[in-house]
Amino acid sequence: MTSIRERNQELILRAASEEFADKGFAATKTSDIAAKAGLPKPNVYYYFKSKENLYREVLESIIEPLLAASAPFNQPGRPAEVLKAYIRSKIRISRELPFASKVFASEIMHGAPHLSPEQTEQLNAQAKHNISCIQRWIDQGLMAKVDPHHLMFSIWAATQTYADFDWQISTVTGKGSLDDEDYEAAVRTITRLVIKGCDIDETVPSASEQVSNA
Amino acid sequence: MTSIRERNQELILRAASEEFADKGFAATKTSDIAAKAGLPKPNVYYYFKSKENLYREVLESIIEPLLAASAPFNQPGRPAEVLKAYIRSKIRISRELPFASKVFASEIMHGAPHLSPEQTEQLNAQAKHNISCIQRWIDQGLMAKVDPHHLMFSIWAATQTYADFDWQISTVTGKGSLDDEDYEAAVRTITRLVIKGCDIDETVPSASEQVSNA
DNA sequence: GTCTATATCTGGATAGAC
DNA sequence: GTCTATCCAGATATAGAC
Repeated sequence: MTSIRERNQELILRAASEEFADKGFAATKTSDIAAKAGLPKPNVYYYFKSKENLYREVLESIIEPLLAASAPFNQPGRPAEVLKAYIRSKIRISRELPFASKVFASEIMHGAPHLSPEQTEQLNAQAKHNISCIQRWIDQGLMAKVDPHHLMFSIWAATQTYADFDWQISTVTGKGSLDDEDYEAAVRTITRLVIKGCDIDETVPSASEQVSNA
Repeated sequence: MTSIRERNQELILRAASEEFADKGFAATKTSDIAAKAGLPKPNVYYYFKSKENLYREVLESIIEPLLAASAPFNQPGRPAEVLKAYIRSKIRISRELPFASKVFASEIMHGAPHLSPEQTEQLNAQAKHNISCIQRWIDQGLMAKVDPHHLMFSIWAATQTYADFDWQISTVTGKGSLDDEDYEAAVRTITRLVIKGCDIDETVPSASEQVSNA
């Protein structure tokens, strides 16, 4: 059973995500959040103590999905399959969590003043892990000598842009919102740039080769 | 000769760029802008009427450089040279106009509420021109069939990220700021992804071929 | 737990002296 | 043209009735 408490907190969180994504932290009014949630303003303060607290909860909600997107890097795998899965996950986050994604982007853009040192460290550690993973592939001759840092920056940017700069994308494409095929095209394009751009072998290892690895 | 007026306007504009880039429009206090410019607050209002007006001037200052970056698309040229020049220009803007770049990014992220219809139209027209230019190259068999819209989104994102998400880049690389070689590596990486990713021929046409084109 | 009414404070903007 | 002192709108946050 869902209590009124849980329901209202969820309504407020959802409304807050959208407002913060749309206007930014400072420009967002708690009264607008309350109105969008269909609740009186003091309820916002009752459930979440302060505007900043509420903001931090929205921000926190995106950390776990972001870390989860790096899962392909956390198990053994060949460059093609890991990078493809990673790009797909990142695009999925942009599509399915567009508001929290934007809040996160805005937060990073302003120097991450609300991220806790622990969150910063978690994200940074994962990023460094991914980068060293790419460096290893380069050392093993599995891909071209591309600067792994800059490669990661390009992948992040290219995938995040579908959430962060949706207005620009709508304006240029002339579409109000992108459909399944548009997101598939995005994944295809970014994947192609990365795979071909890094000279990565796309052929699947044969059964015998797979067995011989064991 | 530079009048006091010009000097003060310049000081205020520079301070405003930094503050708006750092905190965003709503979170920026005019008193902080004045303080950073080394002038009393009413001077800000004397020279620029309102906070919003000042913000619009900062925003406007980046439009022309952004349009100018598309110059390679506005004259005949082969894919490799045009795209290379474009990527280099975009990275240069991120490096040389980091504050205005960030202000622009933030503006776009929130749906461009302060951009005039004319500015929107100018930017959009240029974007569409660039995209149709890429489509023509594809039709002519000069590059692979990559969706031109998504290719442009990736190039914008990958180049803008050096201004917008400088905090992330500093955190991950462990460097306070990037040097010449870092920016060269960025250009090299993005260029490689685009050129190789789109199967673009990099060989320079021979003198005879160049003549035969005339 | 919920909401009306209100306190309090921040920050954009300006009047008016110099 | 410049700046001190001040006004006041608007937003966060809460007291206290229900």
